[in-house]
Order: sequence, then structure tokens, then C-alpha cells
Amino acid sequence: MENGQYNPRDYPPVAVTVDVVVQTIRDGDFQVLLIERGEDPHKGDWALPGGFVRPDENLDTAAARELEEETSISADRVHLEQLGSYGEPGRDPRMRVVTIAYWAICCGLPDPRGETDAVAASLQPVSEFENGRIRLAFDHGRILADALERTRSKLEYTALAARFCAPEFTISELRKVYETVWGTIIDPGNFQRQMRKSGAFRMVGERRIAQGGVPATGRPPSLWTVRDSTDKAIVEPPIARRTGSGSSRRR
Amino acid sequence: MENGQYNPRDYPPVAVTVDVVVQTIRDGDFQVLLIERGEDPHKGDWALPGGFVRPDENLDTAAARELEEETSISADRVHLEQLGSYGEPGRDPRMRVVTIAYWAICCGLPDPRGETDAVAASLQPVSEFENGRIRLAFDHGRILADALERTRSKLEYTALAARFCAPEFTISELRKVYETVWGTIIDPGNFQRQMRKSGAFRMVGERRIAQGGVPATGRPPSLWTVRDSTDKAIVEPPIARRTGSGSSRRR
DNA sequence: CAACTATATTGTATAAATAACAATAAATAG
DNA sequence: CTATTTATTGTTATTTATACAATATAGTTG
Repeated sequence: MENGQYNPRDYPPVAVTVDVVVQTIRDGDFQVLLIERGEDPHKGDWALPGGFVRPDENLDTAAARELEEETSISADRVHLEQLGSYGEPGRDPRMRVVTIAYWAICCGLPDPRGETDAVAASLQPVSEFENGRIRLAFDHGRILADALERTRSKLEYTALAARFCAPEFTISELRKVYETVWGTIIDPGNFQRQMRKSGAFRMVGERRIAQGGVPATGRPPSLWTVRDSTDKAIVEPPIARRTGSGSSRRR
Repeated sequence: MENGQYNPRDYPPVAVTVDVVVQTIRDGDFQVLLIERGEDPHKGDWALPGGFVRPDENLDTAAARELEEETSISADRVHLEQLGSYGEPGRDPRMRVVTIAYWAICCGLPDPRGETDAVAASLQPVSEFENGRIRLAFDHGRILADALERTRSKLEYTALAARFCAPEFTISELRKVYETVWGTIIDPGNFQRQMRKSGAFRMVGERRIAQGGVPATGRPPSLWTVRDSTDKAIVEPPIARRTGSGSSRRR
């Protein structure tokens, strides 16, 4: 491309697709959107939602479109970011396919069904994948694993945890996001201070009284929102992820 | 790709290329490999080295091949990593081109010339680009900026700084890498301890006496190497990058 | 209504890490 | 030998992290 010596038409066709790892928390469980493949290859297996990039379409736009088609929620209430490209020659047996993988975080998915595609989309617990009980088609297992690591890593130094929450949230809700995604337990007091000092969030309400549905118990929390809605908000200093799973409390 | 509803042949051809941001330190200066375009579009401008991905070639392999063609150094003495994909529809006026960008760190480039390509490749100071004195063709300016930020960021928590050095290096040489790439000044004493405690490096020689060329002055340093040659070595705790340029010393 | 329970939030004490700079070590240059 | 230079270790004040205790403020129950 940098020089005119190669003629693109000399090469066999390459298809370019986007695949999206859509992550959310539902019922206190870290989950990811998967579709059941209706056709071979890998018929009946799980796969990531995705599709071809259209001729005059941005990569980001293509990913946003796939996301909206699959979840019917608009991409502006979602964090969507490129993960990387996967282009192993044999990754799709039908032809050479290079895919640009994206990852997304969203809140409150309305129980998804495949809308445009005649395939069943559903949220599956990440734990099922990491246990090996769910196996993915193509190289989607690798892509998913990379996306999960990226998400967990970015929670450390960004305010992206808030994307798992409604626009306004409590610090405890935020803490539960960390605990769910990382599989750890975090001290509520220390977490409270860290978030307040981080500068990434802004208080929008002193008190929240009983919400619809859940009858509140305990002292009412204050309400917060992200200070920078462009997902650039940095949590500084970063909050430490303890690799050990489960309780780290001492008795 | 996930379903059979789209036929790849229905879409206009997409060319897939790789572009590589090759970074090194030469004469104490942070530099990047650029080529001068010999043909339109952007004839005479600077661009990143790159080229088409071949039919049966990995993306990583294609990047390594481009790197070797352009620098004539083998990719195993180099850190080479994917940066991301750039596929804006109009980024190349000739046709739809999606490029997978890579970034590389290497040590001691033998003054490069374009070998296979009949184009002039040369190392240019990063400062020239960041000053705006060098302007790049296509969207390569954006790619380069992203790569530089990635490199600077990864120096914080990985042992990749060592890739700018010979296989064996002194802690002072390592410190100068940080200072050069970040444009900051780092306290030698504190840096020494951080690197020793980080676990990322291993001492391979107690003393280094006068090297060829430079007549040594001062106390001879010990020699070190990276403990994990797979570039997975983590510097923990990370070393802090002070955004402010130049001296941060107090008087 | 008082006592109890449950969260949220603030306090506190200790340990650990950071940062600035001083001091020492070990070589070469003159 | 003395000055100079770079490497490395010491030292100390300050900040930050961690664990846990204490308080605040609501709802719930007897």
C-alpha cells in the first residue's frame, strides 16, 4: 500500500468482519452475549456476534451496527472499543477472513434475541466459558479470553466500571461491579475513599430513598455519575486488582 | 461470517495490509523508521513501512516480514506487537484498504535502506513528528501517535525498555531509555532499587570494565538481562511516568 | 417507640511505598 | 595521589495502602 508495486487484484479476496464481545452484569453475574450458530461450520456451537464490514463503513461503525442489531440498544449508552485483529489463515474454513474484534460494556440488556439474524442470541455467564463448559467456534474462544483480560485490566485505571451501571449509581454498586468482574472482595470503606479521591466521578445526589422494586435497607447512599462521559475518565491512583479469587479478608 | 447470509463475493474487494512502527534509540535520540514515498498518492511524503498481507500468511508473520525487509534484522531480536486496525473508508484514495498496525522496538538498527522496495527508508527523530515538522501520508500520523503512546505507556509496567538495549545492559542504560522515550529525568538511586526489586531482570555480571570505543569513566556498573525473554516480564510495582517534560529535580 | 439490622461513610493506627537527596564505592584521568 | 565521574547504598520525611473500628442513617420488628 505504501508503494505501488503490488496490485491488490493480484491477491485472492480477503473478507473483513467485525466481532463484538458484549459484556454486562445480569443478576449479579458477569455475562457475555453469544449466539448459537445455525449453520456449518460449527453448527450448534456458540460464537460471538459479528458480520461483514460494509463497503463505505468505518470499522467502529460496523461494530456499533452489529452491537445494535444484536442487542437493540443504541451504541451511545455503551462503551465500545477495538480489541485487536485476528487473521490466522485457517481460522475460517470457507475463505480468508480477517476479523477486527471489539469489546463492549453495557448495562441492562433487554433479554436479547437475534433480530436481523435468524439466530438465537443469549447472555451466558463468563464463568461457564472460563470453566470450559462452553466452547466457542472458530478462534472466538481466544478473542473472548483476550477481551475479558482487557476489561479486567482496564477497570484498574479507568472509570469504565460505571458502564456496567445505570447512568447514576452508588459507590456500592460500583464496588459490586469490581467484585463481580474480578471475582474478589473489596473493602467498602477503602473503596469509598478511593473513588471519591480518584476524580473520575461526580456526586449528583445526597440521598437516595427507597427505589422502585427493591425496598432499601440500611443508610441511603449518595448517587454518582462519571465526570467525563467520553469514557476517558482515569482512576488515579489505580485500584489494585488482587489476583486471588474469593475472600481476601482476614479473621 | 457467523452466519451464512452474506456472501463475501457480494462485497467489493478489501485489501488488507500491515504497517509497522519501528522504534529505536540512536545517538541518544528516540527515532522511528519512515520511508519516503516514491509515487502518488502522497509522493514525496513520509509514511510507515508496510505492505499487503499474503494469502497464506499470519498477520504477525506479515508484520515480521515487513520489518525484516525494511531493516534487515531478524524479528527475534525485536519486540513486535499488534497495535490496532485502521480502516476508515477513505484512508487510501485508490481502494478500500484496512491496515493492521504493529509497533516494534529494536536496538541497533544498521543504517537502513529500502532493500526490496525501491524507496528510501530512514530513521527520523520522533520529536520532528511531534513538533509537526514531519507530516505523514494517509492516516499514518494517527497510527504513529497511537504507537508512541502505547510504547510510553507499556514502559511503565513491562520490561520492554530493555528491547531498546543490547541483550546485556546496565541499569543506567535502561534509565536513559526511560528518560529518552518519556522526555523526563529519573533519579538514578531510586531507579536502581526499583529495577532490582521489580523481579524483571537478572544480573549477569558483577563488573563491566572499559568497553570497546567509549573509554569508561566512573564506577563500573553491573550487567543485567531480562529474566523472561518472551517479553512477558512485568515491572511490579510499575515505574511512574511524570508527564512534565524535562527536569523534575528540586533545588 | 425502642431495639435491631443493614448499608453507607468516616476514623484510625500500622505498615509499606515513594521521593528527595546524602553518602559511599570504585573506577579513570591527570 | 587527587580530582572526577558514574554506580550504588543510606537515610529520612512524607505519602499511600490496608485492616479494621466506629459512627451515621435508614428500614424493620416486637
